[in-house]
Amino acid sequence: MLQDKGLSESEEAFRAPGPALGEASTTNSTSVPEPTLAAPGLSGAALGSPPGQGADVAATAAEQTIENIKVGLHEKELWKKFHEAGTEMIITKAGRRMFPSYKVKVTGMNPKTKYILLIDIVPADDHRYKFCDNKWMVAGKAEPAMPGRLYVHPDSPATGAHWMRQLVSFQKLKLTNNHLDPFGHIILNSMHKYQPRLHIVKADENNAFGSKNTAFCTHVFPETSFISVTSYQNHKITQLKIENNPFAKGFRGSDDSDLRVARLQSKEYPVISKSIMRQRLVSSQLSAKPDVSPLHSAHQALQHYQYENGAHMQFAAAEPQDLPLNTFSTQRDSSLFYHCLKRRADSARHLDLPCKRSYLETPSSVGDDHYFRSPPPYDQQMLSPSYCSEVTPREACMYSSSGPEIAGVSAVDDLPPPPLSCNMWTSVSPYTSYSVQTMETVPYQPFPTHFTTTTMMPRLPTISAQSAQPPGNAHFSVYNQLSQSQVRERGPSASFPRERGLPAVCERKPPSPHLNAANEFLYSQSFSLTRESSLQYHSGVGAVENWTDG
DNA sequence: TCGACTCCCACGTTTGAAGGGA
DNA sequence: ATCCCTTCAAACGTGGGAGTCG
Repeated sequence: MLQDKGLSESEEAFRAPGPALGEASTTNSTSVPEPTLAAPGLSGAALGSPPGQGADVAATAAEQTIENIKVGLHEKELWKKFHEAGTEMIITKAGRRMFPSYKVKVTGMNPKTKYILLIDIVPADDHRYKFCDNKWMVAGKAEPAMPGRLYVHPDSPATGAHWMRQLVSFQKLKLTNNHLDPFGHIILNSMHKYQPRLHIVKADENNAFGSKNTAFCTHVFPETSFISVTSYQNHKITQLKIENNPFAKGFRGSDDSDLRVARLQSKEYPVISKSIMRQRLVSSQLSAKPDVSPLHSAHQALQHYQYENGAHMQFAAAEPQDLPLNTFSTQRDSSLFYHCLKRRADSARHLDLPCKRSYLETPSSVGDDHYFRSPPPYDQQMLSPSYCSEVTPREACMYSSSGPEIAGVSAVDDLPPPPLSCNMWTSVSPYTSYSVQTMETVPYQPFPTHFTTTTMMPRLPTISAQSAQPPGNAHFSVYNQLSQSQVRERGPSASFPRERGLPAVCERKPPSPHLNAANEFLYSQSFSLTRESSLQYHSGVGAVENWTDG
C-alpha cells in the first residue's frame, strides 16, 4: 500500500540534488557500537525474552530488529562542513526548511515490521547565543523552551523494507519561531542551539501499538546540531547554503549575487552585502574555528513515553556535556548515540485501545499531517506529568507543553503533576468535554533502564496553543500539519486561535489514516524526563501489560 | 543606537495539471 | 480508453535588503 502513495518523501530524497554520499560514507556515522547494543546491564530477560517465559517469536524478532537497526546520516560530509563552521538554521514565522536536510539511510530493520520514524529537536544546552567576533558566544541563559513537537515522517508507519529501500528524507520538516504556529512546524527559539534526534518506533500491526513487543530507538548525529537564527550570522554558513542548496542557486556565483543586487538596485557597480562586508572584515579570523564556551552541564535524561496503560517508553536525551552535541568547538568524530528501549508486559491491565483498532483499520496514505508534539527538552521534562487525551482516530492533537517553571527542578519525581488544561484540534468534530487526569511520574533509575507502570490515563483533548497552558503540564502533543494555504483560506482565526482568546478549537483537514494511526500511537504516550547517568546509548525495556492484540 | 526580527523581493526549483501523440 | 511525454504556470524555497520593533 505504501507503493500506492506515489512519490514519498523518501523517494524524493533520491532525486534531490546535491552531493550524495555513498553508503559506505554514511555507514560510518551509524557506528552504533553493536557489541554494546545489548545495552550495558540489560540482560536478555530485560529485553523481553526471558527464558522460560515462552516469549513469542515476534517479541524476539522485534527486539532483534530494533537493536540491529542502523542509521546512517546522508550527506554526512556536507553536514560536517556546516558543523565545522557552526551550522545555522533559519527560522521564520512561516516555517523554514532545514538545510542540509535530514536524510538517513536505515538498515537492519525487519522488512515486514512496521515502523514509525519521527524527529524531534531538543535544546542542546540551556544557553542563548550571540554571534560576536565571528564566533558564537554564550549570551545568557536560554529562553523558555518552545513547546516540543515531533515531526513524523509522512510515510509512517511503513514496513522496514520500505524504509530500507531508499533514503529516508525529512526535508519537508520546517522550523519556526512562531510560538503560535498553526502549521505544526517545529517551534524553536532564535539564537539557541538545538540537536535533532531521530526516533524509530516499532509499530507492527501484528501486535498493534503498545503491545509488549513495541520498541523504539533514538539516534543522534552530533553534526546535525545547529543554532537557530532569523538571519544568517556567519557568512561562511551563508556561502555553504548558497553553494549547496539548489533553491539558493540564484545567489550562486562569487560576484553574481552582488551583481544581481546591483542590477536590482539599478546600479552599475556591485553592492557589497552586509554579510560579505562582515565576512571580509573578519576574514582573518575565519581560520579559527568558532569556539563556544563550555556548555552548561545538565543531566542526561530520559523521556518516558507512556502509554495509556501506564507503560513507559523512554527516550534518552543525552546530556550535552556527556554527548558530543556541542559541536562548534571541535570536529569530533561523529559517533552515533543510540538509545534503544523496549516495552514489555509487566502489569495485568487489559485494554482495548482505539488506537490499535484504528491503526489496523486505516489504510495507508500519505499525508502532510506528520507533525507531533515532542517531549520537552531535557531537564524541562523532569517534572512533566503524563497524560493522554480522549481523541478519536481522526483528531489531530496538540498538547500543551511543559514550561520553564519545571526546568532545573530536581526533586521532580516527588512533585505532583500540575493540573492540565487542554484545548483541542479537531478535524471532524470538536470535543465537548475534556478529561484531564494526572499521572504519576516514575523516577528514572540509572541504566539499565526498566519500565514501571503508572496510572492509567484517559485520553485528553488537545490544545492548539501551548502558550495558553500552564507550563509544566502536558508535554507531548500530536499535531496534524495544516498546509499554509489551508490556513490562509481559513483565515487568521483558524491560524491563530489564541489571538482571539478563544479555546482554540480549530478546524483542520482530516489527517491521513496512516498518520492518525501514528498519532494515536503517540497520543497514548506522554513524556517525562528524569535524570540519568551519563550514557551514550542504552536500551531498555518498556513494560506494557495486557495489551490485547487484534 | 543597536541587534533581532519581519516583510517583501527576485530568482531558481519543484510540482502537477493540461495537452498532444502513440 | 490508456499510457507516455512535453509544456507551462503556479507554488514553493531561498538569501538579501529595507524597514520595524523593543
